[in-house]
Amino acid sequence: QAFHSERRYDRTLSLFQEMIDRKLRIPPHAYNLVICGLCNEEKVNEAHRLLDDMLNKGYIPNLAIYTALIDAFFKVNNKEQALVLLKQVEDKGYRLDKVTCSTVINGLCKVGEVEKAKEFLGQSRETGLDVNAFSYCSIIDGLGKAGKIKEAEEVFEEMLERGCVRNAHCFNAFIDGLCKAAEMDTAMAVLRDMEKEGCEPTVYTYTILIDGLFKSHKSEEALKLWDEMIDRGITPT
RNA sequence: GCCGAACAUUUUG
Repeated sequence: QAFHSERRYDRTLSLFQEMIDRKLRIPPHAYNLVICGLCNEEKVNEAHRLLDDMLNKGYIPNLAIYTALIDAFFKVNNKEQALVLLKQVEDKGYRLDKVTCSTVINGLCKVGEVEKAKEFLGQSRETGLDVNAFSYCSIIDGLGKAGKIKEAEEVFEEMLERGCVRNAHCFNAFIDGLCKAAEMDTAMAVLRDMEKEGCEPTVYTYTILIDGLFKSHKSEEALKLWDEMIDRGITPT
């Protein structure tokens, strides 16, 4: 547990191996920790095998484990397996929660299936699931990276209509889309909206904008923003 | 309640 909390997954794993070697009985929670560790190291297939082990022993994996695996499959670009697991989870009668929902949405966006992600968001909302800022943020980010600024803006506005508070992640994702589309004036305007809405810009916000300004050959403005950032006590990473 | 999810710069040297 301690190794896991410190993200020392290699140590978690070797202890786990030791338990197996000594033929100790492995409690479900040990599986949870090791599966998460393997997922974080992109050893998805090993993680998936351990999930099967659990099932064979009659243990019931919780939703968090399935979510970690779905996320990991998306991160190694294996959309098919991710969706197979999602279907299994649904078939087993688990009630999806907001974390699983946003994991699926983020995964779909990252593999370039933003439209499917939007569909999933719509379905989730209809089934009464909380769709939170995480989910919207992934979609805004995905649309922005695909150059679909207009659509990104629509989703960004939709958040307000649906009463979902827009945090810095959402603003940053939207501003990033604008910068990548070289719409620097709008991007700067959104920065000011952000402040008006009471949302504090972060290092990410400034990095995104400064990078965009330089790439649009607006060095003076970029340097001005840099100073503004420093004045606010925000340190570049 | 806990565990599981989102944004930038760089990324073989």
